Amino acid sequence: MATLAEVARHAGVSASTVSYVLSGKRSISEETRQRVESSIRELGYHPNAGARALASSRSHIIALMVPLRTDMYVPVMMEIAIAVATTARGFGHDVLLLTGEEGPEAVRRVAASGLADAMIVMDVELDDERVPLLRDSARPSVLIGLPADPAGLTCVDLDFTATGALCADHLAQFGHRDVAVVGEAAAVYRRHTGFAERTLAGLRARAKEHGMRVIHRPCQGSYESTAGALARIFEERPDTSALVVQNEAAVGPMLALLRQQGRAVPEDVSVVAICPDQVAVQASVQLTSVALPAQEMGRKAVELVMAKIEGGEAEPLTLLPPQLTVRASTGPAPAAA
Amino acid sequence: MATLAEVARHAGVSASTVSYVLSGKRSISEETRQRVESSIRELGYHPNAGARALASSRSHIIALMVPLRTDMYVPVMMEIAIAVATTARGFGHDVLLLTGEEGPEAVRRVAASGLADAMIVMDVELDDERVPLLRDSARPSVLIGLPADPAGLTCVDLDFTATGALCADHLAQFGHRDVAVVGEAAAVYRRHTGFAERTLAGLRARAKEHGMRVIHRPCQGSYESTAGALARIFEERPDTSALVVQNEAAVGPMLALLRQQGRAVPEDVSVVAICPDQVAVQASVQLTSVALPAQEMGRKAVELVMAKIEGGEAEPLTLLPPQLTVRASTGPAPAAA
DNA sequence: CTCTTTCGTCGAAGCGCGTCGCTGGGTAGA
DNA sequence: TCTACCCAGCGACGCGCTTCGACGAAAGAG
Repeated sequence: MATLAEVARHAGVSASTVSYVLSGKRSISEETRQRVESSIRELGYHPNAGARALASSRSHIIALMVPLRTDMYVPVMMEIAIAVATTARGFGHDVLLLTGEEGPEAVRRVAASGLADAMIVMDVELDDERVPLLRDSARPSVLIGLPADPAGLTCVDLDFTATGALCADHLAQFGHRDVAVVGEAAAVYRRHTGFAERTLAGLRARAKEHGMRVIHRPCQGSYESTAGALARIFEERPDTSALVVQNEAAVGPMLALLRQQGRAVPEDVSVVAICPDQVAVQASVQLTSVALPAQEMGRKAVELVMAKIEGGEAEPLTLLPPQLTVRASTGPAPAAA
Repeated sequence: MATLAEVARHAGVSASTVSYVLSGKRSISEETRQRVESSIRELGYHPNAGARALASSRSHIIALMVPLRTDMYVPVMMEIAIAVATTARGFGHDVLLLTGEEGPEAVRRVAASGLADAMIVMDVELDDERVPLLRDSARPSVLIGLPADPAGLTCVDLDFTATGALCADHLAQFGHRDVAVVGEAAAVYRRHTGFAERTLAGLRARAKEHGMRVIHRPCQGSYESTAGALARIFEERPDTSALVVQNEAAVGPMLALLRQQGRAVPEDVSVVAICPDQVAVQASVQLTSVALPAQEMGRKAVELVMAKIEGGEAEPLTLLPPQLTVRASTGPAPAAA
């Protein structure tokens, strides 16, 4: 492996000059810059990460903490993770993958060892153990998701309250009066993950304004549990004419069940999904949906964390506005029986 | 941040002694070890990652390269990635997340900068650009997947040939004569990703021995494309009594379509899936399936890579034996029409 | 009782890079 | 012509850790 010193010798300059060529922190004559750069290419030089980290106390690494559980929709996680990695590379940084398993200890370890310059934490719960640590840590961090008390933190999330409201608006427009929400697994609510509750709150508030009734049933996402949730919904509210699904795994089973029960979509029942576009368009009926802007969340999180690394202040709360795409699964409410 | 030197002063020993306590590379009296360890705890000392990497030329980081594309089943990737991260932590290592986007350049960069001690590469294609680089690199690497020429490499994969054969055996046992494979997206075959072709080959060879006929249709995984694949299958071979599905996304749509067409599973058509257990049990019919041992692959890859880091030699080719779990989707072939 | 080992510890020399302060030569202003 | 200044480049130091050789003390061998 070539070193800085070897490049310097090869180019006939001192080591510090090569360093300044690389960092651009002092002016260098065009001529020597050229010479140094061609030496770098010729020797295939790559700066040693450890040495650079030691000398500059910057590792150019961002830690990304993903949840270990898999009861949430994984592709969204993955999409965010990939967007984070890609964006970070654009800033000259790499991404360290931490699983939730280590929990708060990982936060301490990474912060204290200088392994990473900053952290991005996904799947934040309303009352998350890691939050106080992050708040007190000297290292910058960005949360994807919203804890109960976001004071002193930087958070990025989809505006789920607005998402709920948007669904309500769309359905009200079509004259629906009885709406049912097929939600995430009960465990998600029990953990008080913020997004599920906020969606529901936004939907309920706006539905009230529109004079719509709302009921809500959690759902594991399996065929069985989806069948159960649907059965209970139509039992309790036979006039239900619209479903809002916030559970990607339940989408397929639900459509299959409705078809089986002879309920046509959207003639008898309208369906709005909160899910990635890919799921919406691959379903048996093209679904009207509000997308989870996974890529944008990942990208935004990195931009914020980079701003904080550079010493700038970052907007404490970034709520991405939801966008509803109308497809084939929503239409006018059927005339009341 | 406390440093080694501060710990040493606090414990009344030299820095090197503290270092040896940490690494265990020289004998230390029980008494001083105690003293040093309590100083470490008291000061909340964590070794500086950069300094350690520089001095020892070992970063304690393993790079994991995941594919950028999302036309493969993502949860499996994620499960492997998480297994890798978890296992690596058990070895005192962290995981750096690289996306396929950078391609071969990432391999060079990581190897030359000493950012990582080793690499694990997922989603290897039969003729992969990264393979020659890895083969020539001084740093250890392990592939998950099997390239055309695995000479000089260390590879881990499910034994897909045996998987295909296992499916054939199972179906032959039930007297099926006409088998159809619903495969991955055509793009997967075009890229010559090894696993899809090997499954097919294993299935075909064993089917021949059993006197079964096999046809194969690729499938994007959407409802539409699944419908198309099924239609063509039953058009060409109306007597098809068994389906082998190697495409997780197609499982749901396929079962829905069969139901719609009045083909009962398993009375009219038997179905064997090659997919994670979770998908198999969450489907509307509990599927007989061969699981992708994602966790085991991730774990094994780390174990191999660690052995190579420690200087040992690693088994060049680890093929994990497939396991078929019989559930409710396979049964005797219907009497021929 | 001396000579060699072994054990536990120390000091110092780096690992490869970033950064500070300095210098020599050129330019501009007076 | 002299001072004032800026530009390019250099040398030295230090970041925090690992590791090697050395050394004193205790223990065993002759």
